[in-house]
Amino acid sequence: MRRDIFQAIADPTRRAIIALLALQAMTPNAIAENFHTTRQAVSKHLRILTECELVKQEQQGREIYYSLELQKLKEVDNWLSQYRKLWETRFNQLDNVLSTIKKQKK
Amino acid sequence: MRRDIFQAIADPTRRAIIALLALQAMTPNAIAENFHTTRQAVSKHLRILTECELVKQEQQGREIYYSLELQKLKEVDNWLSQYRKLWETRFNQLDNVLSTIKKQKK
DNA sequence: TATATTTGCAACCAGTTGGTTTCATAAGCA
DNA sequence: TGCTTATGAAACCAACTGGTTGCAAATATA
Repeated sequence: MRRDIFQAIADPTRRAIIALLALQAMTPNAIAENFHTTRQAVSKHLRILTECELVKQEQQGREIYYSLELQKLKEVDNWLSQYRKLWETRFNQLDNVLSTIKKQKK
Repeated sequence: MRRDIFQAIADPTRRAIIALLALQAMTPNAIAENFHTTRQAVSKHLRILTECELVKQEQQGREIYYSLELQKLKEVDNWLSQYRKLWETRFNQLDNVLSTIKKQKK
């Protein structure tokens, strides 16, 4: 099963869960109260987030507190960083690249 | 049809296409040569990338050059930035948050 | 003009996704 | 010891995804 962080953050509900957990650790029930879906659906999202290690569990009696593994988000940041350099320097130079190709063809 | 940038970058093939286009503008045929899929499959990916404005087309005769809209990647960067602050400062303080909750329950 | 090339689009298909309902398990509580 | 609560897992389902093949349109080339 393909389970990487990019797929995990692709879903808007999961991004919302991430936003909630960034504030504080929460139980599945507490999280579900913030959405218009069933608790079970949230549970499935939490499973996906856990599988790619974006979230970790901490059992406490019969409750399970989920918290965000912020470090994991760095993976996205690392991927982005290769392009960040480009958009900081190149910005509108892509048109130049295209022009160059056009000239080469002539 | 849901078509946002997070969904666009979720697919590994599309991320690879993005990486290629970051180097230079390319035609669908040229892009497809780098993958083990048909040109049509690449064409569908390009359609998705175009729809969420991560990529732009430039017709040139019967060829179409696709190039990367780097600025669009900033949207991911913006989303990340709210968490970047946290992982820079909080790092391992999530355990503290959890401890606090535990104490409150007692 | 006839032919080849480049491309997008439609139709189809198997696998995945996100949701639901139902159920089992384990922990707290009367 | 029952009853309630919190949770995960399984079965099912409609919609979406990523892939394919086949085709039509437009441009280049002989």
